[in-house]
Amino acid sequence: MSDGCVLNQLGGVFVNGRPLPNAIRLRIVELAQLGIRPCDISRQLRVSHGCVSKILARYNETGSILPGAIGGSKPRVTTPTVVKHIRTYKQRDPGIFAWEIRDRLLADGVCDKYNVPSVSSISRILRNKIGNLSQQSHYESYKQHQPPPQPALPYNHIYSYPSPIAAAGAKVPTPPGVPAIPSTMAMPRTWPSSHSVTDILGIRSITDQGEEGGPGAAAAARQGRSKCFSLSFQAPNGLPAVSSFVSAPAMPPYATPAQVSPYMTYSAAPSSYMASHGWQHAGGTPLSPHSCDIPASLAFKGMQTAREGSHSVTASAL
DNA sequence: GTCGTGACGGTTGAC
DNA sequence: TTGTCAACCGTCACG
Repeated sequence: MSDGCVLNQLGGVFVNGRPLPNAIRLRIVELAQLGIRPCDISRQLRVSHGCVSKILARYNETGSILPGAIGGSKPRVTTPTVVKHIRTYKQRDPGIFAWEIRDRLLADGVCDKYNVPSVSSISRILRNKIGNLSQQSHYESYKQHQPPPQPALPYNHIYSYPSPIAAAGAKVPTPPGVPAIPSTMAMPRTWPSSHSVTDILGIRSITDQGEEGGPGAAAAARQGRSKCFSLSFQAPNGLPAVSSFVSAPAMPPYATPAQVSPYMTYSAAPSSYMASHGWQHAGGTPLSPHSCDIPASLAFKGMQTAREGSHSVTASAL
């Protein structure tokens, strides 16, 4: 298939390198919650058991059915603020070692353990940017013509996992009876995902524009990605019934012909969940692919899983 | 038969 | 504008 669609051994259609549609991911979790074994889910949805395993494991671990952020780069840890602090330390104590600077950056709260520059990075900064302290006056002069420096926020403040939930949690009004979701608890990732901006913008667009959809929604749809599923909330008492859905009708995840994504081809998948007239819920409730219905409990179950977003989590993020 | 896991080839997006 | 890099993806095969 020229669009990257491939058949797996079970006859299911997938797009290599791209996440399964959220509808399938959701279905996997739903079936699992109904007590269906992963191997049966795998066969039923024609998704590899490895994938089912991954999605369920991720759901159990993070409470989210959403795929991780694809692409992008690690954030630079040597922000101007960090460099400024390093410079300060070096000026105060020219004999200071890089590892001492590193410790001080941590101690002073300039960085945290996740974004503190490596000793070699600090050495490089010292060598390349601060090595010639005679340039200091020039630097200061230069700075005076620059916009005010960014506040010395911990990097995680900026780059805490930019989950749609996080963005939405801060933006979306909390439904009655549903506790607000602290954005810092949204996802186990300290990382700036490549989605960070688009996620947030997409969500803002969605939420700002109510149920009318909009550029953000369309953009998300064009990207064929899962940002539209950010409109989810944790129920007060753990997992609500599977059938409780939060509808985000503004999102046309596989929508307009002009925005056909490879996932459109999933309509041909044996599960037929994306059949043109909607995905038939196991209980007979049609889940329109155009409505992006998603159980609140499944879109994001366990805020209790908030954790120090370590890289190991990301690495195991399945 | 079931499940967890690593390798693999692919896509994506920041730099 | 293009290339690189490092994330992520799902599948497959193995134990």
